[in-house]
Amino acid sequence: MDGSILPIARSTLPEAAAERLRALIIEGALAPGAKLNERELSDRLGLSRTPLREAFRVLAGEGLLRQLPNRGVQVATMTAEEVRHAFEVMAALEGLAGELAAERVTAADLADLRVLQAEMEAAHAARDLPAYYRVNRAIHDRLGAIAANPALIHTCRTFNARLHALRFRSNLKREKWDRAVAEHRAMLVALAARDGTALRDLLNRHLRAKQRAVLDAMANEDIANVLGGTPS
Amino acid sequence: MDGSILPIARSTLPEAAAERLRALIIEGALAPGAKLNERELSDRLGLSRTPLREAFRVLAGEGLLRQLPNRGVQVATMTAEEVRHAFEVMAALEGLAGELAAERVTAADLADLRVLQAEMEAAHAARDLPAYYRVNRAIHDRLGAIAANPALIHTCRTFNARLHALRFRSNLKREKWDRAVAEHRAMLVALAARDGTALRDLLNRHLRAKQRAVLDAMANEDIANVLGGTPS
DNA sequence: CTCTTGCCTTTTGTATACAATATGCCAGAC
DNA sequence: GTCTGGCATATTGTATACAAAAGGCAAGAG
Repeated sequence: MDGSILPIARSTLPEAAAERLRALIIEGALAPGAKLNERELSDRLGLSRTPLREAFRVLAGEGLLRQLPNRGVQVATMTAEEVRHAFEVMAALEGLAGELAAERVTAADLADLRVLQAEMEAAHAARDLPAYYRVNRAIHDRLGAIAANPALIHTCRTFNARLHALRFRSNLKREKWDRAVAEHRAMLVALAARDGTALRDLLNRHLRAKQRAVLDAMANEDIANVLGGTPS
Repeated sequence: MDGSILPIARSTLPEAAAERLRALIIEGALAPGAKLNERELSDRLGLSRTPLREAFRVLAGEGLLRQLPNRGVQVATMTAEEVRHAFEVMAALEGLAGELAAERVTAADLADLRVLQAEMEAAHAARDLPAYYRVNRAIHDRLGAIAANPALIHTCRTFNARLHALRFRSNLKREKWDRAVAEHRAMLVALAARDGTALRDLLNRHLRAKQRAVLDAMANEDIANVLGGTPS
């Protein structure tokens, strides 16, 4: 038998629909607060309402949609309070990821992370924000992979999706950006030293800083439009 | 207007079915690994397959069911590894709960917790394990309530449900029980002192101890039957 | 006797039809 | 002019019907 033979990826319509809608929500094509019409959406996706409704349940479970009985579903909105709460949890989870990663990290992992760190510094120097966010995400993903805890990774991913759906990444103050890059540098040092506690604390503070940045942005109404704020 | 007027709880069949099945799984009436027949279950629950399938999606999202394309759903099983991972996350989350609770705890909260602690000591002294677990859960729930972070509470609850579905609570070694009660006592002291860091560390260690107890029980095959182990 | 292969049954996946609820509009009363 | 009530429409909730896939069994080949 050939070991390379693995089960072909069979996907059902609800899964495919959920994946598609998830992407649309995260990238902002479906804005927070938007109401989704079952019939219209099922027509556009080329499936019937039944599998679409199952996809709705999946995404509601992930916090990306909100289902109102007899009144349909809408893309979830988050208040500043909810964002604060989500970041508190994310900080604890990423802290745990750092702790676990410090126990398991290999020389190869460190080498890879140093490459990513260099890319981050380059993106920072070039003031290339999209590249920075891409590398930043790659680094955090890699840390999760090193931590090797699927439950942790899944939970992190879910919270991240909800936050990314807010699209708050539009702007980043120079000073905060500098600090974030410096924090990443310190994290790499702690990881190389296998100092789990230090890494956890660094990640905690790193996420709390991101939390403050996002909340400030929200307070400045840079993204007030996505908060589902219905002016009274 | 009367401030006490709040929207009446209207529940749809998928929600009701999910709630019912969740309870059945957690209390063990539906054993891990059990295959659920849609037609039979929908008949027994008195609804059609459509809302039942939506309930399945909800519970699969919570990790209580596993859906196999074209092969139906089964009550989720957890390997020892998965249990270990779940407890690692729970430890971080409960640690966060402690940290947040220390910032917000009031004198009234402390008084209530001291009552619960006394009940716990009584259950411990009487060797009343069910009562102990009940009070233990009440204390942790109360801590979550004080922490006042719905996202945290929800995530904790979901992980707890998955773990409780394993029904590993059957036995508890005397020594570990004694230690757990002592840990709770220490936690109350840290909380009264508003020492968030100490409380976080205590909860972390408390959960890690529970993790070891459960993993030991699993290794001793006390609950091997629920692990979905199909003897080869 | 064992393994394969094809058919039949069962079960799941999807679409559609029907029921119930909500939404919007218009007429009428005050 | 504003508010209320009721009807028409649109949309969601549920059940059922149909399609497709999986599982089991028996017949036949080796």
